[in-house]
Amino acid sequence: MFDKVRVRFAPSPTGGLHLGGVRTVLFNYLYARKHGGEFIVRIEDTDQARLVAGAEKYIFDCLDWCGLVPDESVLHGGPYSPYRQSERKESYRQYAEQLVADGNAYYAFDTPAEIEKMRENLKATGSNSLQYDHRVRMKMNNSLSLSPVETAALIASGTPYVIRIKVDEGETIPFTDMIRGELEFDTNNVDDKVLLKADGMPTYHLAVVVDDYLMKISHAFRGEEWLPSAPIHILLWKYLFGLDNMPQWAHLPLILKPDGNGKLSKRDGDRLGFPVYAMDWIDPASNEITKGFKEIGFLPGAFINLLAVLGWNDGTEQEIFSLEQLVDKFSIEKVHKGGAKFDFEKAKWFNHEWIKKLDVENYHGRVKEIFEGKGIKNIDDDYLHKVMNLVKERCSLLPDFYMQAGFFFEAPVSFDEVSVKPKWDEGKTAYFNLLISEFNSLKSWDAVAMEEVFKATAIAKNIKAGELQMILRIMLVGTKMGPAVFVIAETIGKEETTGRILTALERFNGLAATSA
RNA sequence: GGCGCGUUGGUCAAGGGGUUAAGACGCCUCCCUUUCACGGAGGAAUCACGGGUUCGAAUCCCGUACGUGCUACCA
Repeated sequence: MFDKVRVRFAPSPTGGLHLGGVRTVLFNYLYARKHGGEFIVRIEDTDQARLVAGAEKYIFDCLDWCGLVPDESVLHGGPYSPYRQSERKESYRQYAEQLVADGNAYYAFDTPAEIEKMRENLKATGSNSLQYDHRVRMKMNNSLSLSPVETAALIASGTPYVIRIKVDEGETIPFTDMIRGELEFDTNNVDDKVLLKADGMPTYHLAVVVDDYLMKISHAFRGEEWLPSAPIHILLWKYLFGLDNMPQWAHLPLILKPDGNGKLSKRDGDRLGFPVYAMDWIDPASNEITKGFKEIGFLPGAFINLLAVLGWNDGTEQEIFSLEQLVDKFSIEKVHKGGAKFDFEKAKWFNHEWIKKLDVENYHGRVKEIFEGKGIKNIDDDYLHKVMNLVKERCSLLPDFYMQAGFFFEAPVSFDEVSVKPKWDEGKTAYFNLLISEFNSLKSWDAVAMEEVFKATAIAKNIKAGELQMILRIMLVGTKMGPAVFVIAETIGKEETTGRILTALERFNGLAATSA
């Protein structure tokens, strides 16, 4: 009944795009690509009160960064425009009215206060259900309890009303979820949800069904939090367009807080010290920044990768997947049913693997920006490139490059004197002075030649080479870290090397005096 | 409270009647390196509980517990 696979992601631009959201897009995208179908992004902006300026653009920026480019959207165009629900407002009313005409929905005039009162009454009777449903609807103010004349008069007088779906009692609604299998719901527990709000906007329930139908969506993937309202959607499909035209459903598991207690939320990021949004989100009202994976130093491939395997795996031991591989291997049936706690340590491991795996060319620019941000100017691209290759295997996050390679650009300002002190004496001073002159007379400035001279000089002075190597490292780097010492020396050059040794020598000579 | 969904090491997970119950992250030990990392070799740690069904249950069934979601004119 569907000529092709068409899936949609339908974000609400209320600010930020969290991990769960990105994973939903990802799975939508993967399914579409895998089956040669289309990926549509439609904006759900029917809740005017919660819309935030800039949030829509932000969502597309995130998708762009992740490489999940839609085939159709507000930005990319397409045959089913508009892709913004607020701009489709009028078409929803027509379907709502049709539902009323067919006896599957009704006008309801109850004020919020009246509904509140109904709930109070229900509570007083000890009822388990506080819902507006078949149990109470005949006692309320609606076109079912009122006569047609009264109803018409109310509408004519401009009384605000909503349209509610009429859910019959005692029915069982079965449906198949691609992840969970056969499910059924009892309509006795389903309430008469509002379909069209008093302001004429549809609620999500009406809007998804209508839009999915109009946009010929074949597969609908969304978070598990929507499972309880699935019966409403199925009823709507049955009443409006026929179950044969209904897309196949898949309800994705939730991403949970690492320490238990619920869905991962925006606030958990600050609390636990890691981002929960794809990219930095700046609230336009408060200017408050919520950190993003991009800005904290993640590579998009790693970000997508870690999200994909949170709740899904292909049954093999493979953990590192490129987007292309994911498209190839993804299968919705292998998605887990249970929610997964997010583990930031593992997330960093993925990024680490991606940094190692990718050629530095892929993130050279971002690292350069980080160095510039630290005040290092006039960076030579080839030099940075070389240095990045030297240290990439020890970086998990992009800013780690500064910590791991800053000394290639700036001489150390402090030295690990605690490590040097026990080893320091007059003999060392003599050795390093000799070493400088040996280095100066070196014909070729390369690591191998340097190491030879270094060792020969050590033998000449009768000092253990290993001990000296550690000291030389601290002289050049400041601490006990980094790649092979002679490679560092070769990279920073002869002038810089001898200069740093000289500087350190002055410092360490004082060390010997105080220790004596 | 009602209803839904779920539950394999601390975390992500494979496994769907017979397995020594994979693998990864993290943690620990050792090797490599007189640095940090990478890499390599090991280690500790798991089928929520109780009943069934069965020769045999992590796997199937029931119950309980726990977790989680929904219960708005929010999505």
